Amino acid sequence: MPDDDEFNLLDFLPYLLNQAAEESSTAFHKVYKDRYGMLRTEWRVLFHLGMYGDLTAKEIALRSRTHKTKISRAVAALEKRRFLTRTRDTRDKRHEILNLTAAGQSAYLDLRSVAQSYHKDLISQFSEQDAKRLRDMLRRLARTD
Amino acid sequence: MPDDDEFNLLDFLPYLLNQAAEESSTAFHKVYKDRYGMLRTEWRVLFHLGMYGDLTAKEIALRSRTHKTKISRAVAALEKRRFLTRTRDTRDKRHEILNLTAAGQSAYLDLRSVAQSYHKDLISQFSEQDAKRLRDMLRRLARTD
DNA sequence: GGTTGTTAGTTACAAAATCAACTATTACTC
DNA sequence: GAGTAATAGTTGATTTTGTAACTAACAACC
Repeated sequence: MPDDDEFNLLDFLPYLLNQAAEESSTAFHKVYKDRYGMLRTEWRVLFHLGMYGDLTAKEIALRSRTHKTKISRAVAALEKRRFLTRTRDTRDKRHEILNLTAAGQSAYLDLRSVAQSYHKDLISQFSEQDAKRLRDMLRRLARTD
Repeated sequence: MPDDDEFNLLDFLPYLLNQAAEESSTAFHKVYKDRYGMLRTEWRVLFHLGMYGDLTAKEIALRSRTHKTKISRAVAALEKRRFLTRTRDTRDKRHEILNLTAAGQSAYLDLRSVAQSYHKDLISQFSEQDAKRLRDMLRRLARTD
């Protein structure tokens, strides 16, 4: 937005980010929905467990900046599909440690490779340097550093 | 994602974009919700009308890449709050031309200035050149060129 | 050791988004 | 000009999300 008076919606960063996010997510969304009947929070939980190993719901909520009720429902759905199991922590019975089952692990690996190929497709339109710049700027905006 | 085997969720572009979008939208969301009781699609409709003048619902749906039912409900809500009026096109009675009322115009101007200031805050953490690069890359990803 | 506070997670109810079917109007085609 | 297709927009049923209140377990304090 170079000029004060000339506001352009298409330059407004939150709008632009939302449009880009939506556009870039659609294709992947279709895959995990069609292939595994998953919702957005469900694949996120799956990926967090697949990437970082066994975690509690709380830890996933923190890492993904997602509200605990969303996580709670996603965990219930994944459990129902036998993609994960819960184990109560004997030391502190409030905590449930979540583990991917073999089926969950295999869904994760499958979707991870899909994600990787979508990512490559998206990023290939930029130079390596620009891709790095983009990633760094988005991380700052997402405050996930 | 430099290495094939080392997938990192925090580098996955659609995820990163979603996180950045959510993070950067929260504060503005609160403003239009608290001040005018608007939803996301409602401010988008308001902004499209404010920026581009009188449009039909269809045109807004196209420009904002939003489903027509969402637009339909947003228009109904804005009409109820007397932020816009509809005029049936006499040439083609299927079209309704939407116009902001004075109240709608004033809400638009108010929110626009809020948006501008949020935008400036967000963008100020980057150099002018990086900001331009970011905008251009996001536009390409959003395919809004 | 009982009261108070905090934390992990769930549930219930209301609000919102999605999807498909619908009406009304115009365009196309024979 | 009758029949079919296409377009603008709405509505209703279902799913998903958001908000707040809830249970259960633990911690801290006196």
